[in-house]
Amino acid sequence: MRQSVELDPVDLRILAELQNNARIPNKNLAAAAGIAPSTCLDRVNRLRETGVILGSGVTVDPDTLGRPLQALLYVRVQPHRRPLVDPFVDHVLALPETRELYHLTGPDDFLIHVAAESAQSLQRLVLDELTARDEVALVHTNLIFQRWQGGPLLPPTA
Amino acid sequence: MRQSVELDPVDLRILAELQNNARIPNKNLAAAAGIAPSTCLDRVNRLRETGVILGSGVTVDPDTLGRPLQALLYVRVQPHRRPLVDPFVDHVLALPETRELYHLTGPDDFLIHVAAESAQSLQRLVLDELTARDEVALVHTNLIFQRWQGGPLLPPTA
DNA sequence: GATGAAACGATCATTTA
DNA sequence: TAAATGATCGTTTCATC
Repeated sequence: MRQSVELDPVDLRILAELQNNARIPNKNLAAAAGIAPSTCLDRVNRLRETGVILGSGVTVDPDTLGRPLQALLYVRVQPHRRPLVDPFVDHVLALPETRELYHLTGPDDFLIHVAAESAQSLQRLVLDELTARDEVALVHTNLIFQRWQGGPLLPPTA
Repeated sequence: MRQSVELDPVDLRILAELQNNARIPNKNLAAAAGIAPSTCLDRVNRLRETGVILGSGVTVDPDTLGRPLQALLYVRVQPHRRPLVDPFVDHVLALPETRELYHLTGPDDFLIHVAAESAQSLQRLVLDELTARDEVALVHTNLIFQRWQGGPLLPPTA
């Protein structure tokens, strides 16, 4: 894992802003951070190069895309060994419904956040893509009423 | 909930691209989608106005920000009534560690994805911010080994 | 939906603190 | 070493077809 990087208050303002709006013009971002545009550009490039900023993307609404049913699938993989785990991860990530995948502590636990078209397509996903696999010992399904995103991620105030 | 929106293959290519890279120049996006830049700009604006695109943001690395310990907290809130649930949600979303919050089916379940500085700060979070509250009946903690993001979200192929 | 021109922002060499 | 300036270059954007 990477070392912590030294970030001053200007970097933090840039990060806080960009986490909420990746498409803000550099000029406006500079104004928000209180520095000149050229300096701001340097800062953002440096944050990318040092790995603080991993990437960017837009968020799409699963409902408007015809995937109104979101769920968390709690999966037990057995035996919990790399030759079985790695292909399982690849398989899950290749599913179009998959939003996020977590590998958790505990002897054998994965959590999958999925966005499905309907209860029927969720059932198909569980039966045909998960429990049909030999290494999948158990799938527990929780539907999602609502999901919220946290605010911008900032370093702990030391 | 919002109706499904009609999206043609050009829209889908735009969405697939933007989900991986919100900062792509409109000119390049247009080339990737096979349309003129002005048309592409119209499309993207329409996707925003119709609510298909909810927002944008950069992803930051929790490790480099000094938050190397991620966990999922499974929380039972009792009694599970709005006068207690709404302030609980507000409280969780105001925590700097919170990345995501899910309200799930089941009588009383929330799941919180957090990024903490250390085991000690995670302990403090659980004890002081969660179990210290009257409505929090139970907190179960799972550490996260690894987390993956799914690919671009696209409509089910009808 | 494309074209082409005007306006604006991004970018970089240079200068300054 | 880090930031600002200012000119150039590119993209965005809009009227028009």
